[in-house]
Amino acid sequence: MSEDSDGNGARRSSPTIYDVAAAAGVAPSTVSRTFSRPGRVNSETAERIRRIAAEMGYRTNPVARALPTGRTSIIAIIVSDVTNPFFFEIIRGAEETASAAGYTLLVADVNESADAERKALDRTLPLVEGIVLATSRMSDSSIRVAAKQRPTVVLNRTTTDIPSVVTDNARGMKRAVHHLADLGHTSITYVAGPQGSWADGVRWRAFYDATTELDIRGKRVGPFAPTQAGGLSAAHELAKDATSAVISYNDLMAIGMMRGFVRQGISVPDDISVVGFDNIFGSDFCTPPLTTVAAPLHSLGAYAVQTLLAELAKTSYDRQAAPKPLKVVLLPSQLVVRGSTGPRNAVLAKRAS
Amino acid sequence: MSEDSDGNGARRSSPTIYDVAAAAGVAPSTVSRTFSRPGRVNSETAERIRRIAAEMGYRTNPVARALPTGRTSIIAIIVSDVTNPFFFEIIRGAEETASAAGYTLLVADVNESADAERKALDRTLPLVEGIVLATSRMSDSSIRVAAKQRPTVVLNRTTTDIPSVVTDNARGMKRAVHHLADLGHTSITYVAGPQGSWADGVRWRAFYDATTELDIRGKRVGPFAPTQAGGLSAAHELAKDATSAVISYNDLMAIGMMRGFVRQGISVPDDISVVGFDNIFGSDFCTPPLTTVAAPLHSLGAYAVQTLLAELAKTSYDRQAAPKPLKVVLLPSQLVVRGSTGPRNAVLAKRAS
DNA sequence: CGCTGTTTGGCAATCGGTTGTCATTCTGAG
DNA sequence: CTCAGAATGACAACCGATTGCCAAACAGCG
Repeated sequence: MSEDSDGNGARRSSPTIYDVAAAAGVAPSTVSRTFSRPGRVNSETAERIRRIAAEMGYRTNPVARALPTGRTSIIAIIVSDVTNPFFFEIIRGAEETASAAGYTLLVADVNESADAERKALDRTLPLVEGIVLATSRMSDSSIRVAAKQRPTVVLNRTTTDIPSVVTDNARGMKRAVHHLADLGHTSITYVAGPQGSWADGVRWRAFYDATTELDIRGKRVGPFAPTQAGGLSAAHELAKDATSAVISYNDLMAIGMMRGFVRQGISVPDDISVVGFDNIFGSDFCTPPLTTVAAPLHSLGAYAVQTLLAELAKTSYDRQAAPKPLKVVLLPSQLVVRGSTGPRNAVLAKRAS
Repeated sequence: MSEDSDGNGARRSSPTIYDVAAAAGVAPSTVSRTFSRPGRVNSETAERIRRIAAEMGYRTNPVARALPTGRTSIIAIIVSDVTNPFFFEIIRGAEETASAAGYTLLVADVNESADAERKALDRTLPLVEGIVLATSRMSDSSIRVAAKQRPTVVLNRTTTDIPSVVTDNARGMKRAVHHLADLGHTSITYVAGPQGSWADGVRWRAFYDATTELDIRGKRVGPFAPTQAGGLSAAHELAKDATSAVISYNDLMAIGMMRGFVRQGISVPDDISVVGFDNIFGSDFCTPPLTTVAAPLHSLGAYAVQTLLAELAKTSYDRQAAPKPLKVVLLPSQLVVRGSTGPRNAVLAKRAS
């Protein structure tokens, strides 16, 4: 008579507000308001309802809540390649921030394909409240189409009128060039990443500015795929080149490049210095350990979600009142010096001149 | 007059079956059936409805569908640590399989905490159709509680009455031991991973069996954390030890261990051979490249989802008719020989005896 | 021509919350 | 004692699809 001798029904599914309402002798709407609109219900009544609900193990059904309100409590992060270690900490940071705010994070992998990305958006957009596009491979216009449907934040990229979170690539690049200059290098090559990459553009420009400013010979090769394989190809191309230092688009390429150099009998850093970007997992235990411009990966993910949450809050309370301050969050990068960079080798220097 | 001069309403949200029904001059139910129950609607009518729906840009609202049916088309995979490269390919494999079946994959990271895992389950269970627990940190009973609510598949672990997908650790370990034996090693140490780990138990047992069978001295040290830091500690402990070969619980530890050895002036593989488990990202470019028992990571994820999908299909069509064949999918592992293993060093061998 | 059987489409209930509106009760001031 | 106004809870209409049931239409058969 007391607890679970309910007899017939209610075997499978969990209790609803109707069950709780019946048990508490109130209307379902009151139960609903107890949870969703605190203060609207008399505190004694609310207390009683909460107690009974807890006893029955009531949990509000997210799907049922989402239907009338649109609040699914899910946000999505779309990454171009989950197997790229670049994203690990980003995802972790995003997840933590989302969880803390009561949101569930949906990670979608699109395997470097703009087409898959569009499909993933199609599938996830209707069920999320907002999205983070991490290193999107889509065009600005495609992004804007998505942003029209749900609040959107882009990561590692800037797109007009869409909030974004990026690393301070320019300053990082500048530091890297200075570091190499301090080591005596007078000729540096930038190994470019994928053509469409926003980050590649920024990095190259910063590289150009820094080298001209310091009166260093700055060259560019590429583009190459942003993978170890791409780095390997770059190593071949660079072998015939007279440069004593390279800065590569990212760590993955740098690692591949160093492996390529080893095969060709070129020693890092004695014959050539290598600098990467991002400080991904593995850049500390490759050989030699990689000097790299560290991106604040964890923060990148965290800020992206935070920005999105702010956007969501704004949207819900007055749609187009705010004049869109076009937020671009710029996070600092940091040069991590390890074993892959060293003073300019005299022998090679002679060959270079 | 033709396309979007609709005048007043319908600014914000997308069209519903009601809109389509009105435009086509049929009942909403007919529109619904057109999509969800092909054949139930006259093919001409269906064709017309489909055309009109396409013109209007109608897309069925997944939330609305989920409410009455419970079919959210989402499955979750819960991983103990997204930053562990072990999971990259697993997630990719899972995602691909899920997508192909029209499901969206929800990746939840629980940061190695059983508590966070329970919270993540709490949050995700009500909105997914099924879950994959990849390397769960929870107790069997907690897992069973979850499995009672939604179809569940466990990865890298076996739990009574719950379908599971695991690697053939035993055979892999046997191969590793034989490999070392062939190189002349007569004493091998197993560096254990976390105590609660199912895989650790299986690997240790297989190690024990293989060494006794080959009449090799098999020892065990640990447990250690399954990270690079754990491996580093292990290296210290092993330095005083007279062993010419170690097999570590996983690659991450093996990499950490090798770094520890280097610091102590112990050369790999000249002084000591190292074998890891899993073949994660980075095991090919650490120094020396790691010999490891490769787990079929991609397949692991793919099969887990496939098993789950099979379970879902079963559930929907006759709940408890099938007598539960208790499926355990066992995937083969493979020994990848690289530079971290070599013939037994005579000097060290003398010291060992 | 009448009867049965099969398509096919419509009606309406339902999933489980949310929320606008209204009625009731209670409080306190005049 | 009366009445305005606030506090509180109930009613009912949604959100958008699914689906059991029924009725109309139509075909086929004797």
